[in-house]
Amino acid sequence: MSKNVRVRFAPSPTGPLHIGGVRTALFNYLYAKKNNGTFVLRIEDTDQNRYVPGAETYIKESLEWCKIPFDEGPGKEGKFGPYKQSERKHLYREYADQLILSGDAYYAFDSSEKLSQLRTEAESRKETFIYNHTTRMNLENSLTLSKDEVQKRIDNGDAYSIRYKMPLNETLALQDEIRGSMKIDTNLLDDKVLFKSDGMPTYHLANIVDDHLMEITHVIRGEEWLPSLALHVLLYRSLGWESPSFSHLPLILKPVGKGKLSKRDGDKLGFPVFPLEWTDPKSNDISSGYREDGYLPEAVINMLAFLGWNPGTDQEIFSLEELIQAFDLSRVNKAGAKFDPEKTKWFQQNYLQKEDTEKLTSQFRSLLTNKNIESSLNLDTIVSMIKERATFVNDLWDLSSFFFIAPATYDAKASKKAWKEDTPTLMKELISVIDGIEDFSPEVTTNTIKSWITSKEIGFGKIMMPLRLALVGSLQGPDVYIIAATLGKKETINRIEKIIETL
RNA sequence: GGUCCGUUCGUCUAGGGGUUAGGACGCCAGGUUUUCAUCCUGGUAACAGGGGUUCGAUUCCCCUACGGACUACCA
Repeated sequence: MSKNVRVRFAPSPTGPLHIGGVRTALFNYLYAKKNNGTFVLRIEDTDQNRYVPGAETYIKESLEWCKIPFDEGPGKEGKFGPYKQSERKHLYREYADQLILSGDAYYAFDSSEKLSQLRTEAESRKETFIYNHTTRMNLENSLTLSKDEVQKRIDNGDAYSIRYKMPLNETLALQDEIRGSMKIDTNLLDDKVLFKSDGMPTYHLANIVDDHLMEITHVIRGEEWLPSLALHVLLYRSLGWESPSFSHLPLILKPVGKGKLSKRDGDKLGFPVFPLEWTDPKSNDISSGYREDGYLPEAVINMLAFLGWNPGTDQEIFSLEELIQAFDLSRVNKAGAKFDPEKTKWFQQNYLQKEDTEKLTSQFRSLLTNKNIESSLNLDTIVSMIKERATFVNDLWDLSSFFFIAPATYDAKASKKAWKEDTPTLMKELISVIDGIEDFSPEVTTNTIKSWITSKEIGFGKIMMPLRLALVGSLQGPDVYIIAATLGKKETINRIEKIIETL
């Protein structure tokens, strides 16, 4: 019987979830949904020193905003809970003990100070200190100390950690769904700490124990974990458990320069690296987020999906449902991907264009309220007029502010181009033409002005450009007749009179 | 330094022993819009280098270079 697919996203609550983390969560989600599986969120908070208040809530809110909800996790308890490692603390010790009993692990009494001193010394000799078969017999641990001495120290309350005893002379053939197989020589690996002297397990132990207990079938995580794969596989073997399948996702790199995308890059280069805005509880520094910058979650998800994965077709715009259908681990790339803020905007623009005009209008309405703008103008008309020019909801204001606030100044370059010596005379004539229009609808207004210009036998530009300048303040924006009709006869005339006065 | 992973247009990528090496973003040009943006059409631009294997290599193998990750009682 084939097991149900169960995957997990296991972030550490040490700060805001970075966009690379969101992508890892997304790929886990897509894989789970594609295979009718379960997507688990597990909070890996075994390091009390690095715990940041608010980070866990941030993680959950981020997944929610992205519309990739977890099926089981903190607050959504299933039969494998609890889902926070700090609440599972009592579970880990017995497995560490089991490994000691089987000889796969040992007690180590060396202090952190002693070890860091050994490291510094080795470094000064241009060597690297490794706690493994080359050094362990010279250190203070249950391999070198007598049984009685070990027991005495433990009873005495001496601080100790538990280390994995890396086997000797083995070449491990490791399997990765994305990268294929690789060979690792165990002699080069170190005796990693499994259980810390503070009574908490390290990531390595807790991760393996929880993945096993939670019946995780597929581990999909970032490439930074690849070097730990050998240890993890060995741990499954030593504990007598079946190991899940592993997939290591390529890293997300900086858009310019070298290295992986970091928290700082966002502020430096002017784009968010976080899904939601984050205020650092200690420094109060604010990091921008995609949500607050006006991005739609669908756009962010679509963009993220294409960082390291592609469907093998020319289609680039994918709904979440389409992503689920198309997703396949075998089409995930091996090489790291540079993050491209421009392409992200392109996705955003695509998704904004798909939004209902109605929905945008209501968002636009609250945007106006925030700006204390009251208007009797038809907002539906305005939004449908400017929608196609917008990338963000906030653009709607920049694209339409002239409807609500008459231009106070006129763009210098545009004025030079549009405003000539005979323009004031023509504009005065235009006022009387406009004043004579009974039905100030877009159609009638357009036709009346057009035929007037034709009858005068002058270029359209001589009228249209100054008129646009009068109404908008620059040579931009939608159809000038429709702008005039939307503003109404009175306001249109007012604005023409004003520009004659000003220029 | 050591270990591991990687390398196709500027960027994301498709492809894969014989292709005019395809698409998208960006950029440039033209068209539409009597403005601007959108939109449409076109253009620019890539197999890191060197050795093999082969009739033939960008594709397979090796080396080099470059990039990255890891190298904590952090995850």
